[in-house]
This record gives sequence, structure tokens and C-alpha cells, in this order.
Amino acid sequence: MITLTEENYIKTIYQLGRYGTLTVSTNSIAEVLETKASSVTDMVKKLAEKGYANYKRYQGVSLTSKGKKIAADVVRKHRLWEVFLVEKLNFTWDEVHDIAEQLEHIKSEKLINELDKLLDYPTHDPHGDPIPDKFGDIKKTDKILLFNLSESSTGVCVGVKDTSSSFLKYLDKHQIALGSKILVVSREDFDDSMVIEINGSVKMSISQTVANNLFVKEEANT
Amino acid sequence: MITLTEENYIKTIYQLGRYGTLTVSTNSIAEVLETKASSVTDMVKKLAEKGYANYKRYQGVSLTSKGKKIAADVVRKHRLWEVFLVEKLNFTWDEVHDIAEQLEHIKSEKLINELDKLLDYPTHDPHGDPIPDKFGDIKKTDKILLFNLSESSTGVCVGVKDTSSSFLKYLDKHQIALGSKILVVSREDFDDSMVIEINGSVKMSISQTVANNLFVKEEANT
DNA sequence: ATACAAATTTAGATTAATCTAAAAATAGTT
DNA sequence: AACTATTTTTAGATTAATCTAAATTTGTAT
Ligand SMILES: [Mn+2]
Ligand SMILES: [Mn+2]
Ligand SMILES: [Mn+2]
Ligand SMILES: [Mn+2]
Repeated sequence: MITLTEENYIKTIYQLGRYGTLTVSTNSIAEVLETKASSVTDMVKKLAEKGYANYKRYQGVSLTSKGKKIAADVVRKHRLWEVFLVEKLNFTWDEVHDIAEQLEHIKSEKLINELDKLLDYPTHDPHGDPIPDKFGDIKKTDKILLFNLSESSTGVCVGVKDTSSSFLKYLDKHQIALGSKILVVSREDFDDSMVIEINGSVKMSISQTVANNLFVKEEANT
Repeated sequence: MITLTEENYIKTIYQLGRYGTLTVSTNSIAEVLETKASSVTDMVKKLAEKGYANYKRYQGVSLTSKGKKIAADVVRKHRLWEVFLVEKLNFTWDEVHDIAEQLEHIKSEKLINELDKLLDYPTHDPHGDPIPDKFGDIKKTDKILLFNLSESSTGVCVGVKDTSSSFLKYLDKHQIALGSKILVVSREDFDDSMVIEINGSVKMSISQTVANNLFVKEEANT
């Protein structure tokens, strides 16, 4: 039996450690979960005892394969529910995260498999993040940050790094959505801002911050 | 802020007290929630402090209007989710209750209103229980137990009292569903069993237990 | 090699929810 | 009215998850 709190810690270790590949520090977990480092220490000890994590004092934590499976399951549920909220219940992409934080802990294998079927087996959530399959495997794409796209190159917007409501609403306002085609018209060395053209029509200037939070898939150069 | 546990106690008080009309005993709550009476005493004190319940030592508990609203909301969510599971995710009526026990605690007004819309504003859950509207009001029907239907009277099955999986599967097996027309062919004084005819065709004998757990709406006598 | 700052862990306390065992109140019966 | 069985409450302890403050370890810089 695993508690909701344990699931949240495991998920955080998974995501901070790049889908379970790296070792993660106590402080970084505390920051994400908005708890104190001492609480994290207690919890990772428990996770290690239960076989979900590898932990040596002062050396950080990583997930066991058992822990990775739990984490992938929770992330799968989170992202499938987000798709459901957008596709079936008229939510916008900036409204779904907090509700998915609750729904990701509902326990029923049939529920999640039927939801997957209802949504026609989506591979990505509304923010472009990949949905692990029922074995916990993730199809990883070769997306890069818009910031790393060179002048006069083109990319298709495939995801966001910052999923905060304010950033998502900014994108909505400027008609940038997943699937939008983005051409880097020019770059400004002075402040690292860039001028982009969206879907071959609207031109606008974006800050470094924006460019560093938008994932694109680079298009083959003509 | 209200906890999941508090919600479950409030819901139990609501249901034991006939949708909040009666005062409820400590022991009866303990029995439903499978806890000890001493735990119930502690919790009802807390509920009273928080303004959800009226409580005087040794005199039982009832809900305040604030408590009733919470309870109706939780019951509304529980029953809407049950409809969702059956209508959209291919669950059978004997599979939905435990999952709805989890889903009923998800907090989002928009979520539940959109779910209501998606399901086309259902008035009853898959077991025939009424779904409170968003104001907490319940449309109550004049259903009676099949056991109280007299010989040669006819009723339409509109609900079940026992919602256990074993009873629901028994009904499935014998083709009794919500909407089935049931004629009381004869009654046996000896063991209170009765012979019924379902939808004008199949005849079968049912025990007192079955008759006491099926709600019907009596049809006007010809 | 030492000193220091940052990260991490330990010790001890708190809160929510639960339990057992004992005490108190209530209700039914003579 | 007194006795008794049942119900309910109190007292004290436990577990999960958290916190603060103090102690320890690590890593970096002189
Ligand atoms: Mn999310
Ligand atoms: Mn979560
Ligand atoms: Mn139910
Ligand atoms: Mn519940």
C-alpha cells in the first residue's frame, strides 16, 4: 500500500531525475514539494525501506525499478486526465494541472485503461509532454528549446517547459499553440530577444524567457 | 479547508439521517465507517467546532445547513462519477462504487459542472439513487420496496437498496435491471418468498431478502 | 591542511486520525 | 427507585507527515 504523499515524492524524484535516470538532492525535492529538507530526509528513508528508492546518507536519492514504475504510472494518469479535461470537458490548457494533481492519485487500472481508450490513446498531454504507456515506457522526441534555434530556421511548437497559467495565457494571447510554425527572423545579441514569425503571418518579438520555455521540433532546412 | 476524512463523516451522517433530516448515533456512524465509536466522538466534536454539525454529548449528531451542503455536494459528485463510469467508460453497475468513493473527493466546481453537462444532466445514478442538483436539492420519488407490493400488482424497477456487487450480479444473472416491469404473481406466507414475472415473460421465485432490496414504482392498477 | 559555507541529517515537538481500556451516562426492566 | 446492559465519552498511546533548531557532513577556498 502506497500513500498519496509517497506517490508525490516518488513522482518528484522521477521528474527531477529526468524520468528516473539521475540521482536527486534532498533540497531540490524540498523545493518542488514546498516542504523542508528535514521532511524529505524522513520520507526518502521510508521510500528506501519500502523498496522504491536507493538512498545513502548525504548522497542523494534515486528510484529503484519498482519506484520508476510507480512514478511512470502516476505521470501517465496525470497526463491522461489532463487530455480528458481539455478534450472532453472544455478546459483550457492553463486550467488542468491542479485538477490533474488530484486525479493522478485515483487507483483503478480499468479506469485509466478505459480513459486511454476513450481519448483514443493519446501520446502527449496538452502541454506537449509525453504520456508513458502502460509499461511505463516513454517515447522521447528530439525537441529543442526555441532559444536554441538559429536565425532563419523554422520549427514547429511541440511543447512548453513552463506550464504556469500566466505563461500559457501569454501564448494564447499571441496565438502561439502546439502545432504553430515558428520562423526565427532575427536575434538580438544585446538582450537575447528574438523576432519570430508565427504560421507565416504574424511577426513579433519575444524575450529570452519566452524562447527558453518553448519547445520546438526543428524543420529540415530548405 | 475540509479534509477527505471529514467529508466522509459528513456524508455518512447525511445518509444515515435520511439526507440530513434526522439525528444520528455515534455507534451507527462507527459501523458504516468501520471505525471505533471513540474515534467518531472525537470527529463529531471537530465537525461541531467547524460549524458542520450540531452535537451535544450523549445526544447524537445532526448536520447544520453548512454541513448538509457539503454532504449533498459529495453525494452529487459520487453519483455523477458513477454515471460517467457506466456511460462513458464501459463499467458495469457493480464495479463503480469503490472508484466513486475516491473520485467524490476531487475538488473542482468546473469539473463537476462540465461532467454534469457531458452526461446530459442525469437525475439518477446507475443504482437508481437520485443525484442532488448543484444547490443540494434532491428530487424524491415515491418508490417502494418490492416486498410491499401486493399480489397481482405491477411495478417498474427503479432502484436497489443493497448495492453490493453480489446482489447486483444476481440481478444481472436473472435479467432484472432498472426499468424492468415486475408483476407479483403470488406470495408465500411461509417464508415470505414471492413468485414474480419479469417483463411479461420470465417467471421466477425470489426470496424475502431480494424483495426487500429492490425498489419499484407501483403502476396504476388496471 | 584548515576554515567556512552550504547541504543534509538528527532530535524533539506538533497535528490529524486512529486505537484500547476504563469511566460515565442513558435507557430499559423489574 | 434501583439494577443492569448498552451506548457514549474520556484518557492515554500510536502512526504518518510535518516542522524548528541544533548537529553533522560535504565540498570549496584559501
Ligand atoms: Mn500537469
Ligand atoms: Mn500529485
Ligand atoms: Mn455508490
Ligand atoms: Mn468517500
